[in-house]
Amino acid sequence: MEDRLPGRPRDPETERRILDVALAELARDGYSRMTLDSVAAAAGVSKPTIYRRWSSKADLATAAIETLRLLEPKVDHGSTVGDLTGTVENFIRSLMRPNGMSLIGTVLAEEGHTPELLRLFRERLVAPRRQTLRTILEQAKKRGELRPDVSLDAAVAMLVGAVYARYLASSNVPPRFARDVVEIVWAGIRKL
Amino acid sequence: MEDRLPGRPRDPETERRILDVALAELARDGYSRMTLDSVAAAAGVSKPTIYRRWSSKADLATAAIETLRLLEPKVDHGSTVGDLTGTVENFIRSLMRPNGMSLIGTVLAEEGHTPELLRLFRERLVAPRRQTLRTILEQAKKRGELRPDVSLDAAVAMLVGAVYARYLASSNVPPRFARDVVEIVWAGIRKL
DNA sequence: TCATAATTACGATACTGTATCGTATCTATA
DNA sequence: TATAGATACGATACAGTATCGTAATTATGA
Repeated sequence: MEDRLPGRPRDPETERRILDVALAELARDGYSRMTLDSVAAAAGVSKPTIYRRWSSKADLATAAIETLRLLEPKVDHGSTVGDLTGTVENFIRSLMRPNGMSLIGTVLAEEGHTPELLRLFRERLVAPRRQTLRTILEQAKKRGELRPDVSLDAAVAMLVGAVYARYLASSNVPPRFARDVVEIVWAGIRKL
Repeated sequence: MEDRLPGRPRDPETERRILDVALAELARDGYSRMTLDSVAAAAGVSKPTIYRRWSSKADLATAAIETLRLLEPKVDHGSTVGDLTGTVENFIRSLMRPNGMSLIGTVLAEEGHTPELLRLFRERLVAPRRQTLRTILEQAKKRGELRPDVSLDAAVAMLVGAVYARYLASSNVPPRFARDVVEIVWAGIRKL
């Protein structure tokens, strides 16, 4: 039952390599500086090899973003504060990886020209991270640890956003930052 | 005491127009998509007129960012919570202006190639806004309204950053968002 | 006083060199 | 023998410069 198509088959490794390189260059240089010549060279293929798989530069870039998954160690410290702190610390680590913030910058900058990038970035990275935090908070709420009227949406945005804002202020987020943030949020939402 | 140089003087309007157009295109298209041909056309000048004033595209872009000043209505509601809420609401309004977030994106995306953009952006926009919030909090602290051990740095980052994070999640920040955020922060930092 | 020279800004245009997207054409391989 | 892949190419866009004629202003000399 070999339903093998005629002709030379594609190397399945090639696709992965191209996508990996494309994502790295997208993060390092931004969308418009990323060139297909450079992606091809770094992946060890030629441009037509890329174009046979993706129809355009934008198509390749979105495919590269699509490969992103939030893949972080599961956090479970047994306490709400511990889980929140661990999650924010994971987040800080991922942002501090080389060009972690530049990738966010480029999808934001391209919102007007290639909105698909931002859409996929939200779907693959932003939403899962928010969900992680939200789940922690919802379970705490179920256990009656929280004031019933607080906005979990705002709390999640604060936990994540504080890191963005801190980076935008100086690119160097101090080690105790996660704890400081969670300390304030927790004091702000917990039942007295 | 006219130390006017001989020759035709530069039209002071021209410089303004070029910078205004450059800033708009920078926000709309990002740094690498912004072209001097297009800036020249939109400003009604020729390219040499631009190059007579700035030595390069990067020079023009940084000059355009340099013109940015945080120029927001002075907030004074007579209460710490009111002042914080008003400041965050101002911030939301300025981010929601067309391409407000794209400009942030482009300076972040260009950090690796044109770091001057991010440096100036921090100096002219980020730092003043943080200072506004910090001053509000420091005065509250002086009046004994705050717990003495809270990190004002974290509190400021949360107030500003929540808006970034919320935008990154959906581009639509709900109207009551500022109040929700301030409510949690305030409950988290105030003296009980 | 006033015509004119000197000087600088400016618009228009063309040009150079380079970068880059996407493709046409050829070769290698299953 | 159909398809993968590589080389080379066309087309285009853009940064930055050079040139030419003109406008605006100051300096100068009769």
